[in-house]
Amino acid sequence: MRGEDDRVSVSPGERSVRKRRARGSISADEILHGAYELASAESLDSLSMPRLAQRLDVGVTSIYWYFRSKEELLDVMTERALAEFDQAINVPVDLAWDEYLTTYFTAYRDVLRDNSLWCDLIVMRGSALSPEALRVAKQRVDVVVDILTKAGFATDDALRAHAVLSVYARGAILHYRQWDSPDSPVRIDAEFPDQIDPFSVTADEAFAFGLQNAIRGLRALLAQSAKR
Amino acid sequence: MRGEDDRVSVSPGERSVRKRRARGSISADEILHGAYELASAESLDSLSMPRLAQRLDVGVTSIYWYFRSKEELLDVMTERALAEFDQAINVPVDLAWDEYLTTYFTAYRDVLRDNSLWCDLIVMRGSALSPEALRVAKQRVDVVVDILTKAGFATDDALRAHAVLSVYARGAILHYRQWDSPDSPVRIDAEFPDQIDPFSVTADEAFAFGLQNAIRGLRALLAQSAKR
DNA sequence: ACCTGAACACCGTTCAAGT
DNA sequence: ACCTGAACACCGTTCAAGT
Repeated sequence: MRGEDDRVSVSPGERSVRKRRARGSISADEILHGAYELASAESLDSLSMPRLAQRLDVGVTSIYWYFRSKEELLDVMTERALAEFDQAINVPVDLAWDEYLTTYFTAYRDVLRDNSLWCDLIVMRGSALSPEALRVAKQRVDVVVDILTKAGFATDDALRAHAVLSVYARGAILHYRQWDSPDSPVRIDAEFPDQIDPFSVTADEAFAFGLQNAIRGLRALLAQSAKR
Repeated sequence: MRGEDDRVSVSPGERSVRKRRARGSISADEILHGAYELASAESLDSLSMPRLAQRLDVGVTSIYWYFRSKEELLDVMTERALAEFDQAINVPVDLAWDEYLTTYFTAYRDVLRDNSLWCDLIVMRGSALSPEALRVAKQRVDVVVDILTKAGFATDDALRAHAVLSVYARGAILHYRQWDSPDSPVRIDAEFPDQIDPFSVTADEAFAFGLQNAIRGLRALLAQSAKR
């Protein structure tokens, strides 16, 4: 329990004696940066307006000059997370379509599984995206769709394939959070030897199986439509 | 904004004059029932210990005699939700394996999509399951696995197929919550006519496509292993 | 225009009582 | 054994000031 000392506590001698800050001494960027750092170092759950203000050495209410609400602050944090996430996944575009999908969505899952802040902001939270963030998201989709259509898929099928695989990847992340994460609250200890343990499938195995299965399905779809 | 009046407000004349309740007048069941009703009528978010106590006409702290924490209360609520959810899905077992999977997982998604309390408790929240709840869950899986193995799948593949489809369904629900729900916070208004709109795929279409695609993949897998 | 403390209406939880 | 109010340590947000 050491290290839990960063509460709001003020040592008895020096009573909260922060000087009033100058007029231009805070900025939206600075607040965003501080919030992101705090959530990064601890967790999104532990990001609160008072804790953030304390960290920035600012009055709590000052934050509200730059962000109408915590919600709005989180929205902007999500934009940053999305941009960083976007950069974290880079897949060579010269792969065959099935290899591309495998690489892309495996990275998609791994990255979000291993960065809990990105996961909290992007996967768990539905936030209002700015036109700019929307543009980036659409561009990503376009790359995948492009590769699939060039491989012979109809545009609609390519779009749906992307939607399906990203939904699947996010589902896998959600599942991981709840069952397979090292700090998951869920513990399974009961044993019923006469029944098959449906949780014996580890997350990695299961994810890879599902991804390959979906790609097998797409391959069959491609073969079907090629025949006609 | 009418109907927002069920705050903790007490009319000025009659100051909170609740009589002290008798010794055996509360029970864990009663609390669970009240909590479930409150969350059902409003939302899980709006379930708080003070609001629940008020509804049950009980001192807030009395709840803590029966439940160590709100977390524990939510765990028990989840058990109830799981049991009800289990009953809400009944699929005839005499279907062909692919029809069975389609029916089962479509129902799985529809039911959780349309009951936000079940969704909050079962999908969004990772909770510690009792041995009993675990038994029920495993039994469900067993039925699916049984049908698949009888159709010729290896036990491991059957297990993985189940895991994959339930992960996919939960991913679809998560996606629905964030993008397609009528009361979703996310609004897309920006238009880029030169790009394909990756969100034009409605949730229902996309889900059905993914489900059928996965089944197509499984069919191909079955054909492969039958050859050997 | 920007920064602030006090105040408000909430939380979940503990603790020392009451009966 | 069971029920309780007061109290604690937090939240997010508003408002009427200060500079």
